Amino acid sequence: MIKKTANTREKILWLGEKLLKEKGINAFSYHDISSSLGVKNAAIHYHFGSKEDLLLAIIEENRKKFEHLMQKVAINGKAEVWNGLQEFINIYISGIENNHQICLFGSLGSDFFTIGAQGQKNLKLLSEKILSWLGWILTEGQKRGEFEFSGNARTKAIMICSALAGGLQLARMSGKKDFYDLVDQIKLDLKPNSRKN
Amino acid sequence: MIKKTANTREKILWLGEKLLKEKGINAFSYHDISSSLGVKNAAIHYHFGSKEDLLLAIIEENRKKFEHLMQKVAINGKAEVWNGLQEFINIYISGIENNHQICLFGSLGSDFFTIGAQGQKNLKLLSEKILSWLGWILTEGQKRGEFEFSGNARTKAIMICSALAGGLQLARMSGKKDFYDLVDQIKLDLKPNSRKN
DNA sequence: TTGTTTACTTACCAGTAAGTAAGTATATTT
DNA sequence: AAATATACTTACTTACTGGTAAGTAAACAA
Repeated sequence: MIKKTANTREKILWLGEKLLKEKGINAFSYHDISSSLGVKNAAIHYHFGSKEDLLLAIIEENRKKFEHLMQKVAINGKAEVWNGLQEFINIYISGIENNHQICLFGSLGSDFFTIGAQGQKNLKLLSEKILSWLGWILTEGQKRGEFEFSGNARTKAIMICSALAGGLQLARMSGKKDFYDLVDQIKLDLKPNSRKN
Repeated sequence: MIKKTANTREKILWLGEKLLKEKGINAFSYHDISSSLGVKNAAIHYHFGSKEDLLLAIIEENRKKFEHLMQKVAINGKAEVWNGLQEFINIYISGIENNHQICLFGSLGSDFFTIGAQGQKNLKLLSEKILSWLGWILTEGQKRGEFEFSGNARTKAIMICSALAGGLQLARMSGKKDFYDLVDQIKLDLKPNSRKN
Protein backbone atom coordinates (compact mmCIF):
# COMPACT_ATOMS: atom_id res chain seq x y z
CA MET A 1 0.00 0.00 0.00
CA ILE A 2 1.21 3.48 -0.80
CA LYS A 3 2.05 5.49 2.28
CA LYS A 4 -0.48 8.22 1.41
CA THR A 5 0.90 11.01 3.52
CA ALA A 6 2.30 9.39 6.62
CA ASN A 7 1.39 12.38 8.76
CA THR A 8 -1.98 11.04 9.84
CA ARG A 9 -0.98 11.54 13.44
CA GLU A 10 -0.46 15.24 12.91
CA LYS A 11 -3.74 15.52 11.04
CA ILE A 12 -5.58 13.85 13.91
CA LEU A 13 -3.93 16.19 16.37
CA TRP A 14 -4.76 19.22 14.27
CA LEU A 15 -8.38 18.16 13.79
CA GLY A 16 -8.74 17.22 17.43
CA GLU A 17 -7.56 20.66 18.49
CA LYS A 18 -9.91 22.30 16.00
CA LEU A 19 -12.89 20.30 17.25
CA LEU A 20 -11.92 20.92 20.87
CA LYS A 21 -11.94 24.66 20.31
CA GLU A 22 -15.08 24.67 18.22
CA LYS A 23 -17.30 22.17 20.02
CA GLY A 24 -15.60 21.09 23.22
CA ILE A 25 -13.99 17.80 24.23
CA ASN A 26 -17.32 16.11 25.00
CA ALA A 27 -19.03 17.06 21.76
CA PHE A 28 -16.81 15.29 19.26
CA SER A 29 -16.02 11.64 18.81
CA TYR A 30 -13.27 9.56 17.29
CA HIS A 31 -15.70 8.93 14.46
CA ASP A 32 -15.86 12.66 13.68
CA ILE A 33 -12.11 12.67 13.24
CA SER A 34 -11.78 9.38 11.37
CA SER A 35 -14.59 10.06 8.91
CA SER A 36 -13.24 13.52 8.24
CA LEU A 37 -9.77 12.14 7.52
CA GLY A 38 -11.04 9.18 5.50
CA VAL A 39 -9.54 6.60 7.83
CA LYS A 40 -11.11 4.09 10.21
CA ASN A 41 -11.87 4.60 13.84
CA ALA A 42 -9.16 2.23 14.97
CA ALA A 43 -6.55 4.29 13.19
CA ILE A 44 -7.15 7.05 15.70
CA HIS A 45 -6.74 4.57 18.51
CA TYR A 46 -3.50 3.43 16.94
CA HIS A 47 -2.01 6.90 17.31
CA PHE A 48 -3.82 7.90 20.49
CA GLY A 49 -4.79 4.92 22.62
CA SER A 50 -7.53 6.80 24.43
CA LYS A 51 -9.33 10.09 24.11
CA GLU A 52 -7.47 11.20 27.22
CA ASP A 53 -4.19 10.57 25.37
CA LEU A 54 -5.37 12.73 22.50
CA LEU A 55 -6.36 15.46 24.93
CA LEU A 56 -2.96 15.34 26.62
CA ALA A 57 -1.30 15.63 23.22
CA ILE A 58 -3.44 18.65 22.35
CA ILE A 59 -2.51 20.35 25.61
CA GLU A 60 1.15 19.54 24.98
CA GLU A 61 0.88 20.95 21.48
CA ASN A 62 -0.48 24.21 22.88
CA ARG A 63 2.31 24.29 25.45
CA LYS A 64 4.87 24.01 22.67
CA LYS A 65 3.23 26.76 20.66
CA PHE A 66 3.27 29.03 23.67
CA GLU A 67 6.87 28.17 24.45
CA HIS A 68 7.69 29.10 20.88
CA LEU A 69 5.89 32.43 21.27
CA MET A 70 7.88 33.11 24.42
CA GLN A 71 11.16 32.55 22.63
CA LYS A 72 10.09 34.58 19.64
CA VAL A 73 9.10 37.52 21.82
CA ALA A 74 11.90 37.51 24.35
CA ILE A 75 15.17 37.31 22.47
CA ASN A 76 18.07 37.64 24.87
CA GLY A 77 15.58 38.36 27.62
CA LYS A 78 14.89 41.74 26.09
CA ALA A 79 11.21 41.89 25.33
CA GLU A 80 9.45 44.41 23.22
CA VAL A 81 6.54 44.65 25.58
CA TRP A 82 3.88 45.97 23.21
CA ASN A 83 4.90 43.47 20.59
CA GLY A 84 4.83 40.67 23.16
CA LEU A 85 1.33 41.59 24.21
CA GLN A 86 0.18 41.80 20.60
CA GLU A 87 1.63 38.38 19.78
CA PHE A 88 -0.25 36.97 22.73
CA ILE A 89 -3.50 38.63 21.67
CA ASN A 90 -2.96 37.34 18.12
CA ILE A 91 -3.51 33.80 19.38
CA TYR A 92 -7.05 34.78 20.32
CA ILE A 93 -7.63 36.76 17.13
CA SER A 94 -6.56 33.86 14.94
CA GLY A 95 -9.00 31.73 16.93
CA ILE A 96 -12.00 33.98 16.39
CA GLU A 97 -11.15 34.34 12.70
CA ASN A 98 -10.83 30.58 12.37
CA ASN A 99 -14.44 29.45 12.71
CA HIS A 100 -15.03 31.23 16.02
CA GLN A 101 -12.62 28.96 17.85
CA ILE A 102 -12.26 29.74 21.52
CA CYS A 103 -9.02 29.34 23.45
CA LEU A 104 -7.74 26.22 25.20
CA PHE A 105 -8.55 27.53 28.66
CA GLY A 106 -12.02 28.64 27.69
CA SER A 107 -12.80 25.25 26.24
CA LEU A 108 -11.18 23.11 28.91
CA GLY A 109 -12.10 25.48 31.72
CA SER A 110 -15.73 24.74 30.98
CA ASP A 111 -15.10 21.01 30.75
CA PHE A 112 -12.50 20.91 33.49
CA PHE A 113 -14.39 18.51 35.76
CA THR A 114 -15.04 16.05 32.95
CA ILE A 115 -11.39 15.39 32.06
CA GLY A 116 -8.83 13.17 33.76
CA ALA A 117 -6.44 14.05 36.55
CA GLN A 118 -3.40 14.25 34.29
CA GLY A 119 -5.13 16.64 31.92
CA GLN A 120 -6.20 18.84 34.81
CA LYS A 121 -2.68 18.87 36.20
CA ASN A 122 -1.01 19.73 32.87
CA LEU A 123 -3.57 22.42 32.23
CA LYS A 124 -2.88 23.97 35.62
CA LEU A 125 0.84 24.00 34.90
CA LEU A 126 0.32 25.61 31.53
CA SER A 127 -2.05 28.27 32.90
CA GLU A 128 0.50 29.11 35.58
CA LYS A 129 3.23 29.39 32.98
CA ILE A 130 1.19 31.72 30.79
CA LEU A 131 -0.03 33.82 33.69
CA SER A 132 3.48 34.34 35.02
CA TRP A 133 4.86 35.13 31.56
CA LEU A 134 2.14 37.71 30.98
CA GLY A 135 2.73 39.09 34.46
CA TRP A 136 6.41 39.45 33.63
CA ILE A 137 5.69 41.27 30.36
CA LEU A 138 3.38 43.62 32.23
CA THR A 139 5.94 44.26 34.95
CA GLU A 140 8.65 44.94 32.39
CA GLY A 141 6.38 47.33 30.54
CA GLN A 142 5.53 49.13 33.73
CA LYS A 143 9.21 49.51 34.64
CA ARG A 144 9.97 50.95 31.21
CA GLY A 145 7.02 53.32 31.38
CA GLU A 146 5.35 51.69 28.41
CA PHE A 147 2.46 50.23 30.37
CA GLU A 148 0.49 51.88 33.12
CA PHE A 149 -1.96 50.04 35.34
CA SER A 150 -3.16 49.88 38.92
CA GLY A 151 -2.96 46.78 41.09
CA ASN A 152 -0.32 44.08 40.82
CA ALA A 153 0.86 42.51 37.60
CA ARG A 154 -0.49 39.05 38.27
CA THR A 155 -3.98 40.37 38.85
CA LYS A 156 -3.75 42.40 35.66
CA ALA A 157 -2.56 39.27 33.82
CA ILE A 158 -5.56 37.32 35.16
CA MET A 159 -7.81 40.16 34.11
CA ILE A 160 -6.47 40.14 30.55
CA CYS A 161 -6.49 36.33 30.20
CA SER A 162 -10.00 36.07 31.61
CA ALA A 163 -11.32 38.88 29.44
CA LEU A 164 -9.84 37.36 26.29
CA ALA A 165 -11.08 33.84 27.08
CA GLY A 166 -14.56 35.01 28.06
CA GLY A 167 -14.60 37.52 25.23
CA LEU A 168 -14.24 34.81 22.61
CA GLN A 169 -17.19 32.95 24.10
CA LEU A 170 -19.37 36.02 24.40
CA ALA A 171 -18.51 37.00 20.83
CA ARG A 172 -20.19 33.82 19.61
CA MET A 173 -23.42 35.41 20.81
CA SER A 174 -22.86 39.10 20.40
CA GLY A 175 -20.59 39.16 17.35
CA LYS A 176 -16.92 39.59 16.52
CA LYS A 177 -17.01 43.35 16.74
CA ASP A 178 -17.49 43.17 20.48
CA PHE A 179 -14.35 41.10 20.76
CA TYR A 180 -12.29 43.56 18.76
CA ASP A 181 -13.63 46.43 20.87
CA LEU A 182 -12.59 44.46 23.92
CA VAL A 183 -9.08 43.99 22.58
CA ASP A 184 -8.78 47.70 21.81
CA GLN A 185 -9.97 48.53 25.30
CA ILE A 186 -7.45 46.19 26.90
CA LYS A 187 -4.66 47.92 25.00
CA LEU A 188 -6.03 51.40 25.67
CA ASP A 189 -6.24 50.66 29.39
CA LEU A 190 -2.54 49.88 29.41
CA LYS A 191 -1.44 53.05 27.67
CA PRO A 192 0.12 55.66 29.96
CA ASN A 193 -2.15 58.66 30.56
CA SER A 194 -5.17 56.92 29.08
CA ARG A 195 -7.34 58.15 31.96
CA LYS A 196 -7.82 61.65 30.66
CA ASN A 197 -11.48 60.93 29.72
CA MET B 1 -49.00 5.74 45.05
CA ILE B 2 -48.07 8.58 47.38
CA LYS B 3 -47.31 11.77 45.53
CA LYS B 4 -43.85 12.07 47.07
CA THR B 5 -43.15 15.70 46.47
CA ALA B 6 -44.81 16.60 43.20
CA ASN B 7 -42.13 19.13 42.32
CA THR B 8 -40.03 16.71 40.31
CA ARG B 9 -40.04 19.13 37.40
CA GLU B 10 -38.40 21.83 39.48
CA LYS B 11 -35.86 19.38 40.84
CA ILE B 12 -34.94 18.30 37.30
CA LEU B 13 -34.57 21.91 36.27
CA TRP B 14 -32.45 22.71 39.28
CA LEU B 15 -30.21 19.68 38.79
CA GLY B 16 -29.98 20.28 35.06
CA GLU B 17 -28.75 23.81 35.66
CA LYS B 18 -26.27 22.60 38.25
CA LEU B 19 -24.86 19.97 35.90
CA LEU B 20 -24.79 22.43 33.01
CA LYS B 21 -22.67 24.85 35.02
CA GLU B 22 -20.44 22.16 36.49
CA LYS B 23 -19.85 19.84 33.54
CA GLY B 24 -21.42 21.37 30.45
CA ILE B 25 -24.45 20.38 28.41
CA ASN B 26 -22.66 17.56 26.58
CA ALA B 27 -21.19 15.93 29.66
CA PHE B 28 -24.34 14.99 31.53
CA SER B 29 -27.16 12.67 30.57
CA TYR B 30 -30.79 12.17 31.49
CA HIS B 31 -29.56 9.16 33.44
CA ASP B 32 -27.40 11.39 35.64
CA ILE B 33 -30.47 13.39 36.56
CA SER B 34 -32.90 10.50 36.96
CA SER B 35 -30.57 8.36 39.08
CA SER B 36 -29.78 11.32 41.28
CA LEU B 37 -33.47 12.05 41.82
CA GLY B 38 -34.45 8.41 42.27
CA VAL B 39 -36.80 8.37 39.30
CA LYS B 40 -36.64 6.67 35.94
CA ASN B 41 -35.21 8.05 32.74
CA ALA B 42 -38.61 8.39 31.12
CA ALA B 43 -39.77 10.64 33.96
CA ILE B 44 -37.35 13.29 32.72
CA HIS B 45 -38.73 12.88 29.22
CA TYR B 46 -42.24 13.32 30.62
CA HIS B 47 -41.36 16.80 31.90
CA PHE B 48 -38.88 17.76 29.20
CA GLY B 49 -39.53 15.96 25.94
CA SER B 50 -35.99 16.44 24.70
CA LYS B 51 -32.68 17.60 26.06
CA GLU B 52 -33.11 20.72 23.95
CA ASP B 53 -36.37 21.41 25.81
CA LEU B 54 -34.55 21.10 29.12
CA LEU B 55 -31.85 23.44 27.89
CA LEU B 56 -34.41 26.02 26.78
CA ALA B 57 -36.04 25.81 30.20
CA ILE B 58 -32.69 26.35 31.91
CA ILE B 59 -31.99 29.42 29.77
CA GLU B 60 -35.49 30.72 30.53
CA GLU B 61 -34.93 30.13 34.24
CA ASN B 62 -31.77 32.22 34.09
CA ARG B 63 -33.59 34.93 32.18
CA LYS B 64 -36.20 35.09 34.94
CA LYS B 65 -33.54 35.26 37.64
CA PHE B 66 -31.84 38.12 35.84
CA GLU B 67 -35.13 39.92 35.27
CA HIS B 68 -35.73 39.60 39.01
CA LEU B 69 -32.31 41.08 39.74
CA MET B 70 -33.06 43.99 37.43
CA GLN B 71 -36.28 44.79 39.26
CA LYS B 72 -34.65 44.40 42.65
CA VAL B 73 -31.85 46.78 41.73
CA ALA B 74 -33.76 49.42 39.80
CA ILE B 75 -36.71 50.50 41.88
CA ASN B 76 -38.48 53.41 40.18
CA GLY B 77 -35.67 53.50 37.64
CA LYS B 78 -33.36 54.85 40.33
CA ALA B 79 -30.47 52.47 40.61
CA GLU B 80 -27.91 52.37 43.30
CA VAL B 81 -25.10 51.80 40.88
CA TRP B 82 -22.53 50.22 43.18
CA ASN B 83 -25.18 48.00 44.69
CA GLY B 84 -26.39 47.02 41.23
CA LEU B 85 -22.91 46.04 40.16
CA GLN B 86 -22.36 44.08 43.35
CA GLU B 87 -25.62 42.18 42.93
CA PHE B 88 -24.52 41.28 39.43
CA ILE B 89 -21.11 40.13 40.62
CA ASN B 90 -22.78 38.11 43.36
CA ILE B 91 -24.24 35.79 40.71
CA TYR B 92 -20.69 34.80 39.78
CA ILE B 93 -19.52 34.58 43.38
CA SER B 94 -22.37 32.27 44.34
CA GLY B 95 -21.37 30.16 41.34
CA ILE B 96 -17.75 29.76 42.33
CA GLU B 97 -18.72 29.02 45.92
CA ASN B 98 -21.20 26.42 44.74
CA ASN B 99 -18.91 23.67 43.49
CA HIS B 100 -16.96 25.92 41.13
CA GLN B 101 -19.95 26.47 38.90
CA ILE B 102 -19.29 28.71 35.93
CA CYS B 103 -21.85 31.10 34.48
CA LEU B 104 -24.45 30.35 31.82
CA PHE B 105 -22.56 32.21 29.11
CA GLY B 106 -19.28 30.58 29.97
CA SER B 107 -20.82 27.14 29.78
CA LEU B 108 -22.98 27.66 26.71
CA GLY B 109 -20.49 29.95 25.02
CA SER B 110 -18.11 27.01 24.91
CA ASP B 111 -20.81 24.64 23.69
CA PHE B 112 -22.57 27.20 21.51
CA PHE B 113 -22.15 25.33 18.23
CA THR B 114 -23.44 22.08 19.69
CA ILE B 115 -26.87 23.36 20.74
CA GLY B 116 -29.99 23.96 18.67
CA ALA B 117 -30.99 27.12 16.82
CA GLN B 118 -33.63 28.12 19.36
CA GLY B 119 -31.18 27.83 22.23
CA GLN B 120 -28.64 29.93 20.36
CA LYS B 121 -31.26 32.55 19.61
CA ASN B 122 -32.55 32.79 23.18
CA LEU B 123 -29.03 32.93 24.49
CA LYS B 124 -28.21 35.80 22.15
CA LEU B 125 -31.28 37.70 23.32
CA LEU B 126 -30.37 37.17 26.94
CA SER B 127 -26.76 38.23 26.46
CA GLU B 128 -27.92 41.39 24.72
CA LYS B 129 -30.32 42.13 27.56
CA ILE B 130 -27.61 41.69 30.20
CA LEU B 131 -25.02 43.65 28.26
CA SER B 132 -27.35 46.58 27.75
CA TRP B 133 -28.47 46.53 31.39
CA LEU B 134 -24.87 46.54 32.59
CA GLY B 135 -24.06 49.27 30.09
CA TRP B 136 -26.91 51.33 31.49
CA ILE B 137 -25.71 50.87 35.09
CA LEU B 138 -22.23 51.94 34.02
CA THR B 139 -23.53 55.00 32.19
CA GLU B 140 -25.66 56.01 35.15
CA GLY B 141 -22.71 55.62 37.48
CA GLN B 142 -20.53 57.67 35.20
CA LYS B 143 -23.14 60.47 35.04
CA ARG B 144 -23.37 60.53 38.82
CA GLY B 145 -19.61 60.55 39.23
CA GLU B 146 -19.63 57.21 41.03
CA PHE B 147 -17.90 55.29 38.26
CA GLU B 148 -14.99 56.42 36.17
CA PHE B 149 -13.78 54.61 33.09
CA SER B 150 -12.41 55.27 29.62
CA GLY B 151 -14.09 54.09 26.43
CA ASN B 152 -17.80 53.59 25.95
CA ALA B 153 -20.11 51.86 28.38
CA ARG B 154 -20.95 48.90 26.19
CA THR B 155 -17.31 48.04 25.72
CA LYS B 156 -16.76 48.31 29.46
CA ALA B 157 -19.79 46.05 30.01
CA ILE B 158 -18.34 43.49 27.60
CA MET B 159 -15.03 43.75 29.40
CA ILE B 160 -16.62 43.08 32.78
CA CYS B 161 -18.86 40.25 31.56
CA SER B 162 -16.01 38.58 29.70
CA ALA B 163 -13.61 38.90 32.61
CA LEU B 164 -16.12 37.42 35.05
CA ALA B 165 -17.07 34.55 32.74
CA GLY B 166 -13.47 33.74 31.86
CA GLY B 167 -12.37 34.34 35.42
CA LEU B 168 -14.60 31.57 36.73
CA GLN B 169 -13.11 29.15 34.24
CA LEU B 170 -9.54 30.18 34.90
CA ALA B 171 -10.14 29.91 38.65
CA ARG B 172 -10.81 26.20 38.22
CA MET B 173 -7.14 25.91 37.33
CA SER B 174 -5.48 28.68 39.29
CA GLY B 175 -7.69 28.80 42.37
CA LYS B 176 -10.51 30.90 43.81
CA LYS B 177 -8.20 33.60 45.13
CA ASP B 178 -7.39 34.72 41.60
CA PHE B 179 -11.09 35.19 40.94
CA TYR B 180 -11.59 37.32 44.03
CA ASP B 181 -8.55 39.41 43.11
CA LEU B 182 -10.10 39.87 39.68
CA VAL B 183 -13.37 41.05 41.19
CA ASP B 184 -11.55 43.52 43.43
CA GLN B 185 -9.63 44.82 40.44
CA ILE B 186 -12.81 45.29 38.38
CA LYS B 187 -14.29 47.37 41.19
CA LEU B 188 -11.08 49.28 41.81
CA ASP B 189 -10.81 50.14 38.11
CA LEU B 190 -14.26 51.76 38.29
CA LYS B 191 -13.52 53.93 41.31
CA PRO B 192 -12.93 57.59 40.49
CA ASN B 193 -9.27 58.65 40.80
CA SER B 194 -8.08 55.05 41.05
CA ARG B 195 -5.23 55.81 38.61
CA LYS B 196 -2.96 57.49 41.12
CA ASN B 197 -0.58 54.46 41.20
C1' DT C 1 15.95 -12.54 1.28
C1' DT C 2 14.01 -12.77 5.52
C1' DG C 3 12.28 -10.72 9.70
C1' DT C 4 10.46 -6.97 11.92
C1' DT C 5 8.25 -2.67 12.45
C1' DT C 6 4.89 0.79 10.90
C1' DA C 7 0.47 2.14 9.79
C1' DC C 8 -3.18 0.95 9.25
C1' DT C 9 -8.22 -2.12 8.23
C1' DT C 10 -11.83 -5.44 9.41
C1' DA C 11 -14.79 -6.91 12.56
C1' DC C 12 -16.27 -6.77 16.67
C1' DC C 13 -17.81 -5.55 21.87
C1' DA C 14 -19.95 -3.72 25.99
C1' DG C 15 -21.77 0.39 27.53
C1' DT C 16 -24.46 4.48 27.19
C1' DA C 17 -27.00 8.12 24.71
C1' DA C 18 -31.59 10.15 23.79
C1' DG C 19 -36.01 8.91 22.93
C1' DT C 20 -40.73 6.28 22.72
C1' DA C 21 -45.00 3.36 23.33
C1' DA C 22 -47.83 1.34 26.42
C1' DG C 23 -49.25 0.48 30.92
C1' DT C 24 -50.54 1.98 35.92
C1' DA C 25 -51.63 4.26 40.26
C1' DT C 26 -53.32 8.44 42.04
C1' DA C 27 -55.81 12.82 41.93
C1' DT C 28 -59.22 15.74 40.01
C1' DT C 29 -63.27 16.91 37.56
C1' DT C 30 -68.04 16.07 36.04
C1' DA D 1 -69.60 6.81 40.30
C1' DA D 2 -67.48 7.40 35.94
C1' DA D 3 -64.35 9.82 33.05
C1' DT D 4 -60.33 12.19 32.52
C1' DA D 5 -55.92 14.14 33.50
C1' DT D 6 -51.45 13.87 36.00
C1' DA D 7 -47.22 11.84 37.03
C1' DC D 8 -45.03 8.63 36.54
C1' DT D 9 -42.84 3.19 35.49
C1' DT D 10 -41.70 -0.73 32.56
C1' DA D 11 -39.75 -2.20 28.74
C1' DC D 12 -38.00 -1.28 24.81
C1' DT D 13 -35.43 0.79 20.33
C1' DT D 14 -31.97 2.96 17.56
C1' DA D 15 -27.82 5.15 17.27
C1' DC D 16 -23.82 6.05 18.78
C1' DT D 17 -19.54 5.91 22.33
C1' DG D 18 -14.68 4.67 23.26
C1' DG D 19 -12.14 0.73 22.89
C1' DT D 20 -9.90 -3.94 21.41
C1' DA D 21 -8.14 -8.20 18.99
C1' DA D 22 -6.58 -10.00 14.95
C1' DG D 23 -5.23 -9.54 10.40
C1' DT D 24 -2.55 -7.22 6.36
C1' DA D 25 0.14 -4.50 3.00
C1' DA D 26 4.11 -1.80 2.59
C1' DA D 27 8.60 0.03 4.33
C1' DC D 28 12.74 -0.82 6.49
C1' DA D 29 16.68 -3.28 8.60
C1' DA D 30 19.75 -7.46 9.04
